Amino acid sequence: MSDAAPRVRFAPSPTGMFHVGGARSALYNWAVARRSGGTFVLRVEDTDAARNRPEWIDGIISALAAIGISQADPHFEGPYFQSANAGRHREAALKLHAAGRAYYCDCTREQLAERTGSQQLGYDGFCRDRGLAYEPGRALRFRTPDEGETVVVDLIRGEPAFPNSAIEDFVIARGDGSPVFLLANVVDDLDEGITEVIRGEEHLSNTPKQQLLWQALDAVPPVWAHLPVIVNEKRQKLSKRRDKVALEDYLAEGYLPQAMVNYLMLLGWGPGGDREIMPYEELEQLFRIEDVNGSSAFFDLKKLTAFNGEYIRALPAEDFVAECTPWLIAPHAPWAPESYDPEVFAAVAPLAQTRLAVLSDITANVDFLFLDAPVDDEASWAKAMKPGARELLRDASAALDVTQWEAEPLKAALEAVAAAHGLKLGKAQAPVRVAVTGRTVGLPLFESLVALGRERTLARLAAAEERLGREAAE
RNA sequence: GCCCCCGUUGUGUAGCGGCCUAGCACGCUGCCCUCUCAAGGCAGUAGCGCCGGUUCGAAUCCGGUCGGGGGUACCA
Repeated sequence: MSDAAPRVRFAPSPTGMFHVGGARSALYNWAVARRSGGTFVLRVEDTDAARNRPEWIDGIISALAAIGISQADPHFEGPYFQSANAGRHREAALKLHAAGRAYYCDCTREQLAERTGSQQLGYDGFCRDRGLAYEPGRALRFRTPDEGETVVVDLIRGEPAFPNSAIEDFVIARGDGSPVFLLANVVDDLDEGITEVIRGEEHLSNTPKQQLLWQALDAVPPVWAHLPVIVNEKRQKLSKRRDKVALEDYLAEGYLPQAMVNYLMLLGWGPGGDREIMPYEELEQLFRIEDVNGSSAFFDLKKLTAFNGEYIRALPAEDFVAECTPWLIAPHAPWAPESYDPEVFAAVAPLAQTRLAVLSDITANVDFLFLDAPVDDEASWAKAMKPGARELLRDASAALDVTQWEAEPLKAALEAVAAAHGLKLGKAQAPVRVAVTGRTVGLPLFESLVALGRERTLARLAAAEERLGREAAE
């Protein structure tokens, strides 16, 4: 198995978004392939032609590339398309029929329910020995053994044994002759020489059926590894409907791919050694599929975000600027394109770097520099503009106006004003901050003023003072 | 209903019969630093689901129990 170079595969079905669970699964497959000099094959299960769109394929490939799984890597093979292998699927179905391992069935759901008196029970084998020939509308069912059990070798779950009596004669080809997932998946794995199937736990109960198919097709089944499901706070499998699961959404919000990869690798597995933050290359070396946990893992956004903060802070200054740039220009930026000044941003970027959890937060930190007027946030205004603020602003304008326009002198000047008002700098800076930036929290104030410039600073101070005067008059 | 999987602090994990008075990380709380907020430093918080075995010794092995989850389609 894993001693000879393994061939693993990642087989998503195109849906228009890339599920984070799929991302983790791809990552684990990738790590197994690369660590042991094996091959990662990408197969797109595009059988459901009705709801397929070509651009979704590109979505899968670029999402994979984003998390470091690149087509250019020698360990990468594919993509293969399930739809292109339809002939082989059909061939396998016919072969199984010819060998007596499968039979046609014309039972309807209603007839079945009537016979078994239940909707719950599986197929009762009614058509097993009727020797029906194919006719449109007749499904092909696989004849499962009545006795014994099917044991599956699973790298992370041991050897679960499934009683054959509990495995119904399942459908392998529909009434129109088209093969069903269970069969197509097996035939593709077989044709692609897959030796290890690493996939989500939701497939565990399909496994005995698929293994039976491998054997019926005279092939030796792969080794399996069923990963724990990723769950939400209610401990249910992450679902597209309820939860935020699209990798693209996280990336678009400013989660760094490296942080995402690091976090995802840790969902169900730990490298030991009391460290968690480390580059993918190291994780890959430490990773062993056998060490993955069997229990479901909660997708903890807080921890992901903490990791992201770590990665942001670890960025070299110029990379940080580059990573932020998309949020500072159209279409994300809330200001006019001509208002943005990369040099001004570069000057304050280091101050912002320790303050971001996600890249998209950058806009709120620097918008005061590029907007014509500071954002108008009522809560901030109310909080900072307490009685006395107007006088303080007036004195601050005067004091600041005559000082040298650098952080230290500005600070000293405001400190003096604060003292005159019987306030500590911490209190006195609040109205100034809100007057100038619109917010109660933000980058260090005096460096912000320097970046904004004397003229605009004084104008905003005056504007705030005036507004206070107006409000007092009402 | 039936089949299968899982069970270490709130969360993710380390642990593979003694090194465990259970480690790390996130979270949370407090303190320090401090022009706000972060970052950083320090301290604290809380756990082996339960019951029985096996053993000189169990978080680690076995059985049971309870709890959680997944599957049970002519979907993938």
